[in-house]
Amino acid sequence: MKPAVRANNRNNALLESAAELLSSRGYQASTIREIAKNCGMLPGSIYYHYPNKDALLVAVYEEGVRRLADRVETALEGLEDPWQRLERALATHVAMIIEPTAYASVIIRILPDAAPEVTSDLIRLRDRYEAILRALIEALPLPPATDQRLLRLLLIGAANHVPVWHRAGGDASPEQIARELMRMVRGYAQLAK
Amino acid sequence: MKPAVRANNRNNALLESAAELLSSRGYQASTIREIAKNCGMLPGSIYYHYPNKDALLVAVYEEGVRRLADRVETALEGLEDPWQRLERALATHVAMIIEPTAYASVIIRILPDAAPEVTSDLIRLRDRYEAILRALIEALPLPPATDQRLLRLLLIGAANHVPVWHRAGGDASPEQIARELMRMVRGYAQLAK
DNA sequence: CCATTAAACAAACGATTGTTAGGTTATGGA
DNA sequence: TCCATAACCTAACAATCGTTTGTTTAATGG
Repeated sequence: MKPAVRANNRNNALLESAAELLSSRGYQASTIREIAKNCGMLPGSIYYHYPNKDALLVAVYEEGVRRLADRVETALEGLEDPWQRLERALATHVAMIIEPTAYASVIIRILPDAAPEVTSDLIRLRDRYEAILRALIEALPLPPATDQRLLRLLLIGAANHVPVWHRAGGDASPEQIARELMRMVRGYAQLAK
Repeated sequence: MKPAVRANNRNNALLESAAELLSSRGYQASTIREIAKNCGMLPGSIYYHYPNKDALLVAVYEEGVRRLADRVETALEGLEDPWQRLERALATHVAMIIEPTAYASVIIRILPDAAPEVTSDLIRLRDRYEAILRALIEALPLPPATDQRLLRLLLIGAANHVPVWHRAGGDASPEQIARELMRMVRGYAQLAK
């Protein structure tokens, strides 16, 4: 047997470093050199782990979706009421994307068209996560006439915009924000009757 | 008297070219060379009109805010009902930011921290426009307990996210989107009592 | 019609970009 | 203990970036 992965492999530190810079500066502004320096590597070393910068972005995206989905689904365990489930999911979602160094922020901040070569991969990953939110909304007892797609997209837009205005410290908590979002949804449901 | 501005001045074409590229590709991905080529100039010529790339971005931002504010205020003329006024404003806002080559898209797409040297200028310009929306929300007969700031920010988030998912053609119209947004606001108001 | 100069062109500058090729180290199975 | 190789370093490459400098064109007030 040959050693597949060694103990001192720093691929994880590399991913973390990339996520940190990508989430705070975007794709183009995050240089390979800075990502390397940020985790104590040299620029060339990155290319042992990933064939190019695009692939590194995809890897971060992938890990981000995995963590987002994991934490949301864990947070939903034991909850039955569809309203409570959506609220809890939104609170978890918001909590993750306002952490400055989070993988999740990368998915929110970096649009798929930032790296044209892998746009379709990024869209696919994004959709995989949004499917969770779609299922949560579908589970709500909404009037049949409701445009669920529009509701979902507006909700995601409102939630994903939080990192732009949210100030760490005295600002509204993820739970508060989720509650206000749910007020909108409930009100929406009432009026759509 | 000396000639201040000549008839064949192409500063306007330059701004238009910059707005087009900035709105569709972002700040870093829009190069001086492409902006120049897009309006039939040479790269160096841009520096006669603006001292650097940052200043060009600020100029586009400025023009974008001016056009957004103008069209929204024109659309509101004659409308008295605060609910109708907000809905009309949102419809106009959405209509402008889904035009692919619009100045308005630049303000939505390019975050102020994209150009660190002029971040405060961009924030100032953005705030100048958002003050209009704030006034429209303040004019609503909402329950006193309403967190107007949060409502405004969630609303802006939902609206500004539209260009990300909106497909030209068969998708929802700006008027439809504005109506759905207003449903949320009205529902929100009811439940906040 | 002339002199001024706004507005552009032409051509390069140094810096930075993503990337690569070849050499070095040290880990872990045998 | 040994050695294949995972994991990284070193040093450079060509391409592209924003920007500058000097020159040319043509519009305009007098």
